[in-house]
Amino acid sequence: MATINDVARAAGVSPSTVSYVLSGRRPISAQTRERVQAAIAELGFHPHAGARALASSRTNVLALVVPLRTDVNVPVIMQFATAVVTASRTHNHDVLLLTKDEGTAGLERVAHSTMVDALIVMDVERDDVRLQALRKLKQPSVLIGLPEDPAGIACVDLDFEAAAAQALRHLAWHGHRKIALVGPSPAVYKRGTTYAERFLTGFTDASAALDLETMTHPCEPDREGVRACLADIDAQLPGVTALVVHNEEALRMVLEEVQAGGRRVPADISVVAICPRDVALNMPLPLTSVDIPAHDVGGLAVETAMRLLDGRPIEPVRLLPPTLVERESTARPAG
Amino acid sequence: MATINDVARAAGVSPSTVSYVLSGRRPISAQTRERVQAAIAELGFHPHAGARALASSRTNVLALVVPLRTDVNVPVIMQFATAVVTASRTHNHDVLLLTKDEGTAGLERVAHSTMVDALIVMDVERDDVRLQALRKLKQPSVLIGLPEDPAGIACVDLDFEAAAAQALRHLAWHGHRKIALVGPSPAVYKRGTTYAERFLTGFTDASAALDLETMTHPCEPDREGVRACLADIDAQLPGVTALVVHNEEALRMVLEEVQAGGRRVPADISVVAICPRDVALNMPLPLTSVDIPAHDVGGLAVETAMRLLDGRPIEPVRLLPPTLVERESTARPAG
DNA sequence: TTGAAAGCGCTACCAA
DNA sequence: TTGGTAGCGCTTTCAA
Repeated sequence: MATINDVARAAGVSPSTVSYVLSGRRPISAQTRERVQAAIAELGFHPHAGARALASSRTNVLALVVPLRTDVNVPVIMQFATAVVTASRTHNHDVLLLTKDEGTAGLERVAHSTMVDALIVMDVERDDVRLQALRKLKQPSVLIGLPEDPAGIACVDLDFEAAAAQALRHLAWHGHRKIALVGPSPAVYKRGTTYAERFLTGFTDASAALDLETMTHPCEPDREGVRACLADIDAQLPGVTALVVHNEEALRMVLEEVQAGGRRVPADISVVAICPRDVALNMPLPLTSVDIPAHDVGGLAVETAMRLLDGRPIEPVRLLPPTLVERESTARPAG
Repeated sequence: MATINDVARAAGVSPSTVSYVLSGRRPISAQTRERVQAAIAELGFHPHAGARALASSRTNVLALVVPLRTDVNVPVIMQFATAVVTASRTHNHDVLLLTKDEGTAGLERVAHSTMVDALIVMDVERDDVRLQALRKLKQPSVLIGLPEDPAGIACVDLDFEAAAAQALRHLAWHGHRKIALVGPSPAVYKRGTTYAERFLTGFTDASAALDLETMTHPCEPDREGVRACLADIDAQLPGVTALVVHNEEALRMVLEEVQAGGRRVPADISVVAICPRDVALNMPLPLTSVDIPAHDVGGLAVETAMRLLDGRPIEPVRLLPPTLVERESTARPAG
C-alpha cells in the first residue's frame, strides 16, 4: 500500500503538502494540487485510517447501537440503521454497529478505545441505565428516542404526542366521536420505551380537547391478542366507528379480524395507522397513516452528531412534526 | 485518557511489558501481571484502537455489507447482521456496517484505508461485479451466498438444494404426489440471487428422483400476486395436495388465500415453508418448516473470517445442511 | 505557498 | 522474565 510519503515523493512535494491537499486546511497552488492529486490517483493512495486517527484524534466513525431483540419492530430498526449509514456517508463517516445487549460496557469500550467520534443510540428507555455512562464519555451522543431525563444528551424522534393528536383530529374532522386506540403490546409499555407513553398522552389529551369518547387498549401482536383487544373495545365502547392502530405487527391482523367480524373498512369502521409509509401502502387496503419517518429521524441524528463534533449549536431535543396522509381507510362514519 | 506509558509507570514496568500482558504474546510472571492489571483497572486504561492498528496492522474490525433495498427480506437480513455482530464480539472484533449501494467503491475504500481486517458480504448475486474487486483486496472476504464463480473467496450459506429435497421428501413420505412450489418474486430470480435458483434446482431434481408430479411458480408478495399464483397452480396442477412456500413475505397471504378458497391446512392441503423458525411459529398455525438458520450462517461467516485471518484452513464453500421441523401444517393427503 | 519534524500511542524486534 | 526503542503513517505546529 502506498503511503503519504510515496505520494509526496512521486509529486515532488513534502508529506505535509499532500496532507493539506487532502484536508484542504491550507491554501495550495493549483499546480501543486494537481500534481499531488495525480500522484494520489496514480498510486491508488488511501490514507491509513488508524494513522489518521492517531495523529488527528478523529476516526470518522460513528457508533450505532441497535436493539437485537426480535420483539421490536425489526423493519423499522433496519430503516433507522440504513438511514444512519447513508447519512453518515454523506458526511464522510462510517458506522460501527453495536448491539444493545453489550450494554454500558460496549459503549465504554468503543468510546475509551477511541474507535468512534460520536454515538447514536436507539431504543432508549425511560430511565435507561446507559445514560449516565454516555454522559461521562468524551464523545458526544445522540439518542433516537426520549428518556425521562435527557439532560446533557441530544435527542431526536418523531413527536408522538402530536402524531396522536393529528390522528384524532383527522378522524374528528370526518365526524367520528367514538374512537379506540389499539396500542403496542404490554411488554413495550413495561419496558419503558417512551414513545408508547408519549403517544398515549397525546391521544388522551387530544381526546379531551376534541371532546371525544375514546378508550385505549394495549394489544399483543398475535391472533388471540388482537381478537381479545377488539372484543374488549366493542364491549367497552359500543358503536365505535374508528380505530387508531399504533402497533405495526398487529396491524394486518386487526384489519383481518375487523373484516372477519363482518365490518368493512372504511364503510363501517375507519382506521388510522401509525407506521412507516411502505407498511401502510402494503396492506390489503392503502391505509390512512401517520408516517414514522425513520429516514428523516436517522438523518437528523447524524446531522446532530456532526454539529456536536463541529461545535455548532444544536437543539437538545428535536421532535419531528408528524405527517398524516389520507388514503383509503378513513371516511365519515356510517349513518 | 490514560496511555500505555501511564500504566507502565504506575505499575513500575516498561510499556512493552504492559503490551505483552495485554496480548499474552510472551510469558509474564504472575506478580508482574497482577501489578499491571491493577494499574490498568485503576487508570481505566483502554488501548487506543488507531495506535494499535497502526503498530500491528490489525484493526479487530470486520466489515459487513448489507443490502439496503426494502424488497429483500428485512427481518432475515437483520438476523444475519445481529448474528455477525454477536459472533464478532466473541472473537474480540467489532463490525463496520456498509450498505450494498456503495458498491465496489465502498469495499475498496474501507479495505485500502485499512479500516477492517476482513469483509463479510451479503446478498451476493450470480455474477456479482464486486467479486473481482474483493479478490484484489489484501483483506480476505467471506460471502453469505454463492455466486457462479466463487473461486478465491470463501462462501457460506444454507444448502438450498438440500432444503428443497428435504421438503419434498417429507411431503412424499406423507403420501403427497402432486406438489407445487410457491417461489420468490420474479424480481429475485432476475436479480440473480442464486439461492432462488439453487432451491429450484433442488426442487426439480428431487421431484424427478421421487417421481412426483410437481410444478413451480414465482409469486409476487402481494394480495394479487398470491391469488394469481394459487389460481395458476390449481389450473395447471389440479388436485394439488401440498405447497412448498419459499417466499417469506407471501407466506401469510398464501395461508389466508388458501383458507379463503375453502381449503383447510393441513386437512385439505399441506404446507411446508422455507423460513426462519420464528416466522414459522408466528403464523396462524405453526408451520412445518425448513429453517433458514441465519444465526448459524452469520456465525459461520465470522468463524471463517477468523480462520482466514489466522491462516487456519477453511472450506472454500460451506453449505449448511437444512433442518426440517414438522409442525402442524403437514399431514397425509385427504382420501 | 511550502517544508521540516515532532509527536499521536501502540507493537514487536533486539537485547539483556 | 523483562526493558529499550524504532517505527507504524499520518497531522499539525513552527519556520521559512
